[in-house]
Amino acid sequence: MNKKVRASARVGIRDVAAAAGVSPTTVSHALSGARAINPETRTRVLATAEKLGYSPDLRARGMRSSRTFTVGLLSDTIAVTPYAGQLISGAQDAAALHQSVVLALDSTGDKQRELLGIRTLMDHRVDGLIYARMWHQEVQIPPELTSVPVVVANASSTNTGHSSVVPDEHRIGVDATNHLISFGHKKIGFATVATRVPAALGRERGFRQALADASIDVNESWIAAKSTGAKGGREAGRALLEREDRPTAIFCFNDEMAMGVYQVAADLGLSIPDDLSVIGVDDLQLITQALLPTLSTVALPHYEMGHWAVSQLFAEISGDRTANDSELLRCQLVQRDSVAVPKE
Amino acid sequence: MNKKVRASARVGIRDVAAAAGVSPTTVSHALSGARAINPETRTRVLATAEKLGYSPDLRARGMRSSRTFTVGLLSDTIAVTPYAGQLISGAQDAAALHQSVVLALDSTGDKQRELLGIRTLMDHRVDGLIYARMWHQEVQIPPELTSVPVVVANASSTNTGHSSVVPDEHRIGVDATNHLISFGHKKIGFATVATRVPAALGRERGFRQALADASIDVNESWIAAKSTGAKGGREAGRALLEREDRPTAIFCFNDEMAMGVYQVAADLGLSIPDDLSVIGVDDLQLITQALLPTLSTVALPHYEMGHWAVSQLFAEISGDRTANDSELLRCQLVQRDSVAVPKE
DNA sequence: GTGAAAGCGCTAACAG
DNA sequence: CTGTTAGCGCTTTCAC
Repeated sequence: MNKKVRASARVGIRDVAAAAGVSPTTVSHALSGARAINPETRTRVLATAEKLGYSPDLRARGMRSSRTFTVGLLSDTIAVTPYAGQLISGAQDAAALHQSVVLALDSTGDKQRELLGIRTLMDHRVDGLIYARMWHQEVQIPPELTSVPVVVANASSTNTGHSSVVPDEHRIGVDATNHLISFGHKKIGFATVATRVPAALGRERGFRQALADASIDVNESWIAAKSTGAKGGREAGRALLEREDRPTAIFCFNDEMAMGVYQVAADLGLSIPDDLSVIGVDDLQLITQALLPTLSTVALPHYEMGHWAVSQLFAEISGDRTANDSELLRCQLVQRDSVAVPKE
Repeated sequence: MNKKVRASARVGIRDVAAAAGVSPTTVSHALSGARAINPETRTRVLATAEKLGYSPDLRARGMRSSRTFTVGLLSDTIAVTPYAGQLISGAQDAAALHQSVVLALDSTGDKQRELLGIRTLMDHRVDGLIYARMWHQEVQIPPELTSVPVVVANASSTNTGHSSVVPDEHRIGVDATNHLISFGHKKIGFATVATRVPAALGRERGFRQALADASIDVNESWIAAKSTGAKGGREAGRALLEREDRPTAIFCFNDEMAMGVYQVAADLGLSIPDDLSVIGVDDLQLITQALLPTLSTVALPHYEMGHWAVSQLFAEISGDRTANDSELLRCQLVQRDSVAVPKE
C-alpha cells in the first residue's frame, strides 16, 4: 500500500532518477555504461533501480537506438519432428547472448503465409532474420526479405549474398560408413532415398568415399534407393536382405528407414546386431531409444545450426563478419547397440 | 535510384502524409480506422502508403497505446518431442488473429533460466504470457509473473487466479477403452506408468469407467504399471502377455509404451492386430506411422492447447472473459491398423 | 563528470 | 471530417 497506487505506471528511468537524485541521463548511462560515471553515483543509481524494481522498456530503448533486440526466425515447419524445437532452441540461446529474443514464425510451407510472416516480422522491426528449413534443401530467399540481414539455416540459398549453415552431409556418409568399417564390416549396404536432395547426394558420396578409402569395392546392388520413412526402409531392407549375398551392415539414410530395416530383419529372422549391423542418421530419440537394440546414428545438428545462424547474424549486424559465409557443420556419431562385429 | 537515397530512413506515417497532402493524424486514422475519414481521402492515403511501401512500426504504435502485439510463451521444453513445436504453432496461429506474435522461450526446466526468461519477456513488455509445460502436470506460477495476464497450458496451476487448459485425460481413457470394446474386446489390459501424474490417474479412471459402463469386470492383473518409454512398454507387455489368461487388447499409456508392447508381441509370436489389439496415446507420428501395423491412438491436443491459451489470453486482456477459466480439451481418436476384432 | 533538450514513429487528447 | 499538440520511455546530441 505504499506508492503502489499507480501500479499500472511502471517505474521508469525517470522515477529512478528522482529517487537517486540525479538526472535521467545519468541513470541511462549508469545502466548502459555508455559513458564514464562517478562510481559512487553509479552504485547508488543501480541500487535505487534494483530497489524500485525498475525494468527497462526495450521498445523505448530500441526506438532511439533503432534496434529491437529481436530476431525473426521463419521456418517451414510441419511439427511432426522435434527439429523445429531444437533449431529454435539453439537460436534462442545464441540470441540471449546478445540480450535478444527470437520471434519464430512458420509458414507451413505456404507462400502466402510466408509473405504474411515476413511482413509481420518486418513490422516488428526485427534486427535480423533466420530463414530456416527443417529438411536440408536449396532455397531461394524471397525478394521481400530485403532491408534486413538474413542468414539461412539448414538450407543453402541459390541467390547469393547470404550466409548459410548446413550439416556436412558428405561427412555424415563418411563417418557412418567408417564406423561400420571400423567394426570389420566389408559387405556394407546403403538404404537411401530416391530423391536427389542434398542429403541423399552428400551421404552417398561420403559412403562411396569411405569404402574407396578402405579399398572396399562398392557393390551397386547393395545400394537401394526407395521412398523415405519406415515404409521405404522396409522396401530397401527387403531389396538388400532377401538376396543370397546380403550385406552384413546397412547404413540407412535416416532413423525412420532404419526402423523399417529392423522390421524386415525381424521378419527374416535376422538378429541385430549379431546378424546385421545398422546405423541411421538424425538421432530422433523417439526412435533411436525405443528400438531394440537401441540405434546407433549420426545426429543432425539442428540446435547447432540455430545457434550458428543467430551468432552469425549478430556478427554481421555489428559488422564483425561479412555476409556470405557458409558453414558446414560436423555431425556427431552416437554409438548405441545396433552395430557389432560381423559374424563370419 | 529514385528517392532511395536515404534507404535506411524507412518511410513513415509522416512521409505518407506529405505525399498524400494530409496530416499524419489523418494517415494514422485512415490506417487504423479509428475514426471516420472521408472515403476519398482514405483511399488516397491507403494508395499512397502502398505506393511508398509504408510499413508500420509496431513498437512506436505500441509505445502510445501501451501494447506490444506480442505474447510470451514460457515452456520447459527439452526438445525430443514435437510437442513444443505444435503448441507454439497453435499459439502463433491464435496470436496472428490478433495481429500479434509469440515470443517463445524455454527454461530447460531450470529455475534460474526461467527467471531470466520471465525478466526478458517482461522487458519486452509482452501483452500477456502463456506458461506451458510439455507434459501434463501441476505447476505453481512463479510469483515474479505478476503485472501481466497469464494463462497456463498443458498444466493446472495450484495457485489460483489463472486460466488453464489441459487434455481431458479421463476422456482419453474412456475413448480408447471404448474403441477396443466396440471391436468386441472384453479382455482388456492397461499398460501404464507407475508415477501418479494427472495423465496416468485420469486415463486409468477413464479405463475403469468405460469397462464398468460396459459391464466388464476389471481384472487387476491386467493392469501393469511400469516406467514410461519403450522399455516400460516392454516390461508391461511381458507382465500382461506372458500369462495364461492374457488380454486380447492392450490400452497403452502412450505410443512409446505401445512400441514396447509391439516388441514383446513380436517376440512371443503374437501378431497384431490378429492376436492382440493395441491402442496408444499421443499420436507421435514418428512412431504411429512407422510401426507395422500402424498404431491407433488418441492424439494429444498440443496445437489446440496453444491456440486456446492465446485466445483466452486475448479475451482476458480485452476484458471479454474473466481469468480463472479452465478448459478440458477433448482428444481425437485416430484409427489406424492396430485394432481389430478378437479372434476367439 | 553531469544535465537539458530533442526526438525515435506513432496515437490520443484537444481543438476546430 | 481534419489538424495541432503533446508525449509513450528511452538515448543521444550538445552543453556545461
